[in-house]
Amino acid sequence: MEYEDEDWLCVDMEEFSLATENGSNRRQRMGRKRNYDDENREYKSKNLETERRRREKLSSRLLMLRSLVPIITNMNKATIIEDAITYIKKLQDKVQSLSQELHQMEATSEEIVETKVDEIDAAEDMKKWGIEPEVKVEQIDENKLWIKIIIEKKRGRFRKLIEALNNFGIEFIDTNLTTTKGTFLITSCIQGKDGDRLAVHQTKNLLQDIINDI
Amino acid sequence: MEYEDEDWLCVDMEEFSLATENGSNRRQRMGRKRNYDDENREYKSKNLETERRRREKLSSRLLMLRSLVPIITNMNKATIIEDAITYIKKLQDKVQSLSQELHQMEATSEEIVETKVDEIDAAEDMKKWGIEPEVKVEQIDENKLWIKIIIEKKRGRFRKLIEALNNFGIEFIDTNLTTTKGTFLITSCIQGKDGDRLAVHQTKNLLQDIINDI
DNA sequence: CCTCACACGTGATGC
DNA sequence: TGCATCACGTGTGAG
Repeated sequence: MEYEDEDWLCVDMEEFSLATENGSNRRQRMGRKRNYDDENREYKSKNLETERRRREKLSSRLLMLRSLVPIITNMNKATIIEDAITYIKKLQDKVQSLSQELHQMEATSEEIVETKVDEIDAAEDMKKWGIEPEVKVEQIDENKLWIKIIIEKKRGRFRKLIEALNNFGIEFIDTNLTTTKGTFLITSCIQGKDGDRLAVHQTKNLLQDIINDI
Repeated sequence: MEYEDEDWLCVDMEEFSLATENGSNRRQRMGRKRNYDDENREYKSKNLETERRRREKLSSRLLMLRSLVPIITNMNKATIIEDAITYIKKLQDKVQSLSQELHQMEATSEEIVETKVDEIDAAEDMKKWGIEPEVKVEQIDENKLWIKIIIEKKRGRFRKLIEALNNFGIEFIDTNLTTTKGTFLITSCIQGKDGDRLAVHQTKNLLQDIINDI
């Protein structure tokens, strides 16, 4: 493409020098050189319409482009593209920073419940300390249950537990989470979101199912 | 604008018929018609250079635009802009979905530490139960400190605390978080990420500064 | 009056 | 060969 341009420029220069040498009759020269017959007195130029469409198309694209770019410094064809360029750069930056922020957020979100403990060590730690997984559910009053969960520490496991119970319409109250020795120790009150009563053994089964899944 | 086009066409046709009448010397005619002096046999057109720059500028902008767009279907001027348009749309979509995802993430992330407690009640709860804010820091060994923090429960406050300390190169170990009676009770060990030693009173000041900010 | 930006028609060129 | 694209020079209107 570039060399094509170069060729173009060269051709042009050549033509230009020719023109300057030949003075005012260069056009005739060019015209006579080929293309249309000398005797034809009607108008010529075969690709007039085609070229017109091309220009029209290009202009419309340019307008579409302009309509997409929020900040516009000028109506110039060149500045339209320029603004588009800066806008694209801005968008790219934004995408990058956003995704970065999101990853960072994911990381910290998981750090909260894990505090950066290597999860490979977790199982070993549990063994070493002789800690067994445990799920306990007791009734507090007619609406609330008290639960105690000891599980192996895994990435995001606490968050997943909360989310899963949320999906079953159960919310946590006065939650206590301790992370130590490769485990999560969770104690909390829970209750149904809409005041639903929670059955003890059903809740326990639900908890165990969830824990097995996460 | 359109009528300008029309005018152009008219003028052009007029010129054209003239040209056809005069045959090969139409260009001279046009030249003579006005604009540049009749006797000047050198080339005319004052804004030739200017126009050339304009074109050059536009082309360069177009190339710059093209270099920014990753997917290119064609080298065409029109398709360059077209690709840029689709790319911009794609970027905009991506930004939107990303920010949306991020907000959603923030929401769930805050649910974790809050378990959906209304924060307006938090301050009242603290008062009612006579609980005072507290920050305590003690040395465990040469690398680790033990901290205890009691603060009013606020949306995302625990996450912000973790993040802030992370920024100061401090990480949490064996963290315990209890949410009850409108407060967060946080107890945890902390240590410097690179094995840096942490001074007790400096850490305490840092903690208090952070808590005041969040 | 002059500068700037534009649309136009046109020859040349690649496929 | 025709078809599509291009750069070019130019006239013209707006500021």
